[in-house]
Amino acid sequence: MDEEYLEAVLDLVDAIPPGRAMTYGSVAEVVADAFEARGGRRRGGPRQVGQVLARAGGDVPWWRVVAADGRPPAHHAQAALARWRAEATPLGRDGQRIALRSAIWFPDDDSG
DNA sequence: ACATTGACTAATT
DNA sequence: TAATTAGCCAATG
Repeated sequence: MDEEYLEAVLDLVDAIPPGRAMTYGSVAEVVADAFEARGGRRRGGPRQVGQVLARAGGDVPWWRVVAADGRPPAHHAQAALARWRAEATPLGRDGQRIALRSAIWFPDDDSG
């Protein structure tokens, strides 16, 4: 993984507003799309996004990136829950996963 | 080149 | 909602 890719992912994750979230797949798609638009080949995928966040440590709001079903990474479920509660992120009925219907965010989404 | 693994996703049952 | 299956991209040995 090049630094270009790392930076692209981290920049995007950094741009997610508090109380909102993106899925791994969405992040991967936006980043890959950007690389393609720049004339390069599409790079990365959902798992690569996970790898990047894992390496990034606490330097990014990783709790705003969740799986497609709204669950946090299993290893940091408790920490993620705490963050969500602190940011008033809309949660599902069981309070264990994000309510993507209302919390999902995309670049240029100014609603919020 | 092949197999394994990983903070994944979509379709099927 | 949960379990299975197949697909995906990149790193590692």
